[in-house]
Amino acid sequence: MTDCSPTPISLAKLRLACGNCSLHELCLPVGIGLDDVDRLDRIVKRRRPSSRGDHVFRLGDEFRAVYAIRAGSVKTYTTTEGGGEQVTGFHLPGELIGLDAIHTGTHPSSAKVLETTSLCEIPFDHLEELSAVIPSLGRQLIRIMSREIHSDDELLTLLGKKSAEERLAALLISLSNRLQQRGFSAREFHLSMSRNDIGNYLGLAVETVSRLFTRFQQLGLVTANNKHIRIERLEDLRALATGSSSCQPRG
Amino acid sequence: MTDCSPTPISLAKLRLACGNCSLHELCLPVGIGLDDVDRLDRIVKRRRPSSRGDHVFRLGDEFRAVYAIRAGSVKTYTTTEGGGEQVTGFHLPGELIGLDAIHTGTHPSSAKVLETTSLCEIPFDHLEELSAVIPSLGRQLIRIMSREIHSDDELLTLLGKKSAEERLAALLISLSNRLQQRGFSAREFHLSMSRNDIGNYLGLAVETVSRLFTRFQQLGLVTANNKHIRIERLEDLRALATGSSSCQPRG
DNA sequence: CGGTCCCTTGATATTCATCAATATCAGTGG
DNA sequence: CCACTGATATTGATGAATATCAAGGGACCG
Repeated sequence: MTDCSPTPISLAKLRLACGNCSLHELCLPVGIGLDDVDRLDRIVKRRRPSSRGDHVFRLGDEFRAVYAIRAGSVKTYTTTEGGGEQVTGFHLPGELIGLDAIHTGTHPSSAKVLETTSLCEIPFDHLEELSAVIPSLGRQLIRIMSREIHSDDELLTLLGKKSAEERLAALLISLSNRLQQRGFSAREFHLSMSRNDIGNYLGLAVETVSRLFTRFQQLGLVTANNKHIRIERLEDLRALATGSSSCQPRG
Repeated sequence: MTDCSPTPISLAKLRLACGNCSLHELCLPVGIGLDDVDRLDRIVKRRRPSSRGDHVFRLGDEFRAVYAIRAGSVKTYTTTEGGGEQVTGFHLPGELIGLDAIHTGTHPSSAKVLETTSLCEIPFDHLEELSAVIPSLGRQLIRIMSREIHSDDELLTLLGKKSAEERLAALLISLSNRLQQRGFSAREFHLSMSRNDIGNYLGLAVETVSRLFTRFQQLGLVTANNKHIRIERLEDLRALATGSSSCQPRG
């Protein structure tokens, strides 16, 4: 019941897992044929849920597979010379992690599970073979990587140009958007990462993050109960995130 | 002589351009066959040199091609709501730009030439077709994009965690490494970008960049004559860049 | 040679990090 | 169920790093 091999469950059921997966359109090419879905299905290993603190992979690990998140959340981070950590991303269902390892064959970052999380493991050699046979699969992979590059560039702007307030607002808006896109509430959600992780990711001290949450509450922008977040004034928060607001306590 | 169409020159000569290009191993899969090089050659459009200030593409432009830099340098940047600019990268010969546009079909950033620069234009639809026929080409593209994602993540660490000194040192070291890899001097080179661009890229004010150059000179780390840079103590600069030094004026 | 842009330098202001103390939370075992 | 423990969060006081403001000096271009 609790062994570590890919959960076998019912083969017939699994066989259609990708086709039925709610993340379907997030990770599959739009026009992919049914038998192609089946072929993809066969190379994907569904792993039993990981729990908070587990590593999906670690810096230095040999690159064998990319991972799709089915449920839960993951943080990726690198370790700097001094032993310091830099969080490079928070990843939600439907997202692919491990893409940065392709070019060297070794993971240049680590991935840690933030809450109970289900992952699909996609062995990369199989994915490459399959991409050669199903061109739209390769194209989709390239598209996903392109999006990744673009969103990293946006993050650069965030860290390079924005104030602490704008950064936190931007993170909350990003999470809100991504959750909504996946069918969750845009206004109310659970922050699976610690304040420390948030600060690290945004390039801020923990204390600053904490003060910001307090200030946002005073301004009536959000209600934050520990990890539970409720966005009260979504548009104002969005305005703050894009820098087009001066953050007044309601005009 | 100075029309805008792809320079025709000698067809026979061009036909082998990719094979002879000094950037060969940077943009071609290692094990690619001769006739495959030929096929790639045929889809690549060599454009006549662009001059400083020219745009390769602009934010909002329809995505048609990616561009390889043969000689010269390019900066990429996005424009924020407030009209502000965020420089997202400086690109040297052998690098590919425009990859962030693939997933939407519209360029989310602009690319501006920093000095007289030769570009190869690679129409993306042709590249996709060719990748379906030459699997190693598609794989190489994916590898290049993977590297891009990884280097963006490193930049995130730079902006999130490092001091002003460390940032500038890291930029100089990065340029030095990349130039050396391309056969140029690692210790002496021309900064084609303005102080403004550097500050923008590093998330610093121009004045700070200027002061840093002064300080680096006082410390004997570099000699900077306007745009001409000479690295005097490469290892010390590298140590500073990785944060493993306290920047003493020579111990 | 004049104009404009870019760079440098100095003085001051601001933001955010750091230090320190307390408070809260999530487990753990009694 | 409660007390205990370590991790995590909040809050306040202080300081350092860097932005901003202001002015002068070069470099490049017509």
